[in-house]
Amino acid sequence: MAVKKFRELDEALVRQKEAAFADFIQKQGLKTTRQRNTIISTFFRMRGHISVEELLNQVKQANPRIGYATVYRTLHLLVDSGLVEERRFGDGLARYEGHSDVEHHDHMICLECGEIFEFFNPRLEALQESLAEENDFQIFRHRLELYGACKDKDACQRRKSRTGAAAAEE
Amino acid sequence: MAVKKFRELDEALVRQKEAAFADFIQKQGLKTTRQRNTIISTFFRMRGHISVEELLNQVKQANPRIGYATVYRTLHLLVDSGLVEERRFGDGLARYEGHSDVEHHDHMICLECGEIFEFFNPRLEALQESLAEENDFQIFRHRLELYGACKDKDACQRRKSRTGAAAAEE
DNA sequence: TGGATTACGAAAACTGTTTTCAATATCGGC
DNA sequence: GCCGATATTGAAAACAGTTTTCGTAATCCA
Ligand SMILES: [Mn+2]
Ligand SMILES: [Mn+2]
Ligand SMILES: [Zn+2]
Ligand SMILES: [Zn+2]
Repeated sequence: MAVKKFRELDEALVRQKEAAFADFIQKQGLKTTRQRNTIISTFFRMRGHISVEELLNQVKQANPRIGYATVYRTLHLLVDSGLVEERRFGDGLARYEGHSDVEHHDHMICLECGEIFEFFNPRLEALQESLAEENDFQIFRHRLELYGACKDKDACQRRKSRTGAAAAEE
Repeated sequence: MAVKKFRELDEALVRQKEAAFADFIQKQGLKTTRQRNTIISTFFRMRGHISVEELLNQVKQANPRIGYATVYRTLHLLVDSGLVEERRFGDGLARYEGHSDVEHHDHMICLECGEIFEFFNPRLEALQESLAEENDFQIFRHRLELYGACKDKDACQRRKSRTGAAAAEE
């Protein structure tokens, strides 16, 4: 199957990432703090494409005193460390995901229910590469997003009336 | 050639678009105004992927009293009319382009010099479609952006030192 | 454990965009 | 052409998401 909605939560993998982040912090001469630990542990245990607000809400359950600034700052560190990627699907807010198994993947976004599907196709990747080469362009990274309607759930494909999530994202 | 940097400016085409916009305005029961006319005439005569600020600067040369609000509002109308598309290349600002000859196209963005190249590849489009179909996903629209270095100009591929445009976009 | 250094959190600042509101322009009907 | 209901304008305020500031507090190495 090319698409899967969410990767499963692997506790060992989470620990491995926490360790990798600790490593990064040390190598950068930064300090280990209670707040950062709380934030990254929380983050790596959440699934999906997580907004700052979503993360903060979750973080506050462990430590209500942690504020936006620290969450933003820690997310930047996570991105810098290479453990997390920032995404923007056009609804105005940054979303973050710790890419686990799949190094790179692209997204299908259902405009009706808001669901996000991930996929990866080598031919698609290769084709981009060859197109770039044709034009002497060297790709560092790319983003491919398919917006539309998934067939899942409550018949997203039937209500194309621009209501719900579709209207919300404008 | 699959890539071209800018389409040429065709005066007849510009007039045609102005007329199409006038049509849209009338059909929506809106009013023709001096400001809107100035803005769209200016816009359609500019090339590239135009930011609001760029457009306003140009517009002010024709009428310095026109402000941001009207430019924003008019751009929304242009998008609603279908004559213009909004783009976001990750530098935080919306850019607009009146797609002329090529109905749909994708972009390569040079992170060194900031240049934007347009391309269209039927195989790429078809592959996306077939991938979507495989997963019962119905594509309404998509965006594909290749970020990297172009071989043009002053050796963009040589300075990968994360300076210049590359550093600016973070 | 002292103390230079880094991090925190609340609030202010910022950026790009949208909305408000009082003043002005448009346009169909007279 | 003029009226007047309705739409539009522009300056400024509001907004949303994010970043920065700054005084206080935590970290961690010598
Ligand atoms: Mn993803
Ligand atoms: Mn374009
Ligand atoms: Zn890809
Ligand atoms: Zn395409």
